[in-house]
Amino acid sequence: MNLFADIRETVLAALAQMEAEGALPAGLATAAVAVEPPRDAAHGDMATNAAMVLAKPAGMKPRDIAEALAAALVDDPRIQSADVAGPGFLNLRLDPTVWQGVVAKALGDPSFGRSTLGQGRKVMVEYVSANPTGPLHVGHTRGAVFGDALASLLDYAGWDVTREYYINDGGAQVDVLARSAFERYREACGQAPEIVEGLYPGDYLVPVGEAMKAKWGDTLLGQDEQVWLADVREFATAQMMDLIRADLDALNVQMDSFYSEKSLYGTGRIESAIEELDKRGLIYRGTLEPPKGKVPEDWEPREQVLFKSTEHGDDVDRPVAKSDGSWTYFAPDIAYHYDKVSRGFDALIDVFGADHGGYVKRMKAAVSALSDSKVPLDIKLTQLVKLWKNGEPFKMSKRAGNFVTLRDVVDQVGADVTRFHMLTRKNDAPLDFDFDKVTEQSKDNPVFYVQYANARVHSVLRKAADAGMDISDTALGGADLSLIAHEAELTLAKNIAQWPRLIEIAAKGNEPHRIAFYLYDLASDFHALWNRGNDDPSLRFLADGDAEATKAASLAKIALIRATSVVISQGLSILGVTPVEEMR
RNA sequence: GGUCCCUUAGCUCAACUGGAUAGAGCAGCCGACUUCUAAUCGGCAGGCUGAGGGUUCGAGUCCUUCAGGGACCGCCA
Repeated sequence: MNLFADIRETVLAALAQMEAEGALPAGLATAAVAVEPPRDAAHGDMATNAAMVLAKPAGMKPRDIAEALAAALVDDPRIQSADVAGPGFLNLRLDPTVWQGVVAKALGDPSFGRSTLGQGRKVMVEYVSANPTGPLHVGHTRGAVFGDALASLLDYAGWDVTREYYINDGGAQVDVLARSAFERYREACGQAPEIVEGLYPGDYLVPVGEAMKAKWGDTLLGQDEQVWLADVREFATAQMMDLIRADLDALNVQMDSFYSEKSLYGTGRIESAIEELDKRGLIYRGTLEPPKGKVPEDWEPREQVLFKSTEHGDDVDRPVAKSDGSWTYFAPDIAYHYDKVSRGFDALIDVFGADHGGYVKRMKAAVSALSDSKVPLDIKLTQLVKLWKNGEPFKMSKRAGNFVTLRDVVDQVGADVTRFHMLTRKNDAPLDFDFDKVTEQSKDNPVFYVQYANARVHSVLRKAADAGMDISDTALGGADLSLIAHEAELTLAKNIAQWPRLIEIAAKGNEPHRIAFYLYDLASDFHALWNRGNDDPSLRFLADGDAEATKAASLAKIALIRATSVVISQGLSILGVTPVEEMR
């Protein structure tokens, strides 16, 4: 369905024909032959590097190959011209009927843009996975938006996607949560809370304390920690997960499943994952060297159980058990990823915050070892979000318990704006989030700019309907698209033709931000065409007059902009943004 | 000290994974509203892609050295 892939097939067929005729040596490797849009549109619609790639192995001059290939390609009715240029590029210009056909396809084929790239293979995207110790903050928000859009993108590209949240409910931090909640419980019971250094001070635990009082009355007061810790931990963790689920809901993020770290303990699953590594000779007892340069003051050599991650690309071996014999956080992570592999996923993706960059190599090493290098793990890091308000940086202090939450952001600017804006930077670049600018209704704001393009299309559709035109899908499907012939109109159609290709590029690189950039570009082409109608009445989408020819022209133009709207809607939906039909 | 990420126009960022003369948007200057929403558009100007070396037909992109910024670096997750 990707037009560029289609033409590439045509190029390869022509090359095969040339080989058969002896114009080229047989058996050339064609993997590097590409058909791409040229950087400069003046060069044509598509360009192929075939001649340059093949020149050396064929022992021929690139221009000679290119000219022979050009002669073969112009026989194809879709190819209007093929010109050799530069060092041996072959520039192709396609017949307008090709672009008109794209418009028809975008209107009539519900799977336009969808790709079969994934071939139904199973991929898991693990994202957010924030500790269940408090509400989600802006950093989590970026990971949530990125992971969610990536999952939708992969789904659109033909993967069988599972979205999962890993709940870190097994470590020491949930004990801290329990103790913090207990102080709020004492507070609810009329005692003065003692929120000492190291406990979570946030107000969000106040309702948890009250709920505890409702559940237990004052029976826990004065009791030893051993008595209540496990129960309170479970209760508070569940409360926090309710909070987090509600936060995700507010952002329109829907997980397929939540996976509990705690569920791995006491079941032998951590042990068996480590056992798997041991079977491969990757577990040993040893002592690590101290980190160089930086000398921790309390450092002393201790023997630990280590994973020989260096065998799978890591820089140093990593401990899976502490010197006292208990597991490190890494051990359940290994077990969890072993579980992912066991569940039959063909590919894994983890979305982490940039502060977890240090775990990338060891996690990849673990998955590589446990899947015998069969299951690729891609780890995407999302960089920091810098908040701005009134032109000044908005400071966050997690320590003091006042940090900007996901809820703060969504309540102020809305889920759609938040999501789109979070995707206007690639994941590994820092992102500025300015509360004033993201809600601005002007072309300076990409969210608005794209939404406005879609709204303008629907404005025309409403006007056309008011004028008595039939603009149903069937009517538009019957439009005479050969009337879309002006260069400015074809530019828009050509950009629509990029959509299926863009999906594949974005999906291959796990880069949903490309969709946001593309939509901005498509909206720009649309706005440009709209304004051309001011100077040139023949380019107005909805022309005055009752003549049959006038009506037919309008119908064709409306088909074009309707197709634009279809692509914008699909793109926004992948990003998780609602396409609006009116700006009011 | 080590590992990873980053450095592109005055500013914020792209560049389709190695392609042709490196592109947008802000900011600056000039221009377009009896209109399907000017909430928009057109034009001008702006560059030694942090610095050096290498790989090849061809490098912002790959390898290497260096400089600057950020994240992380056993017994927290």
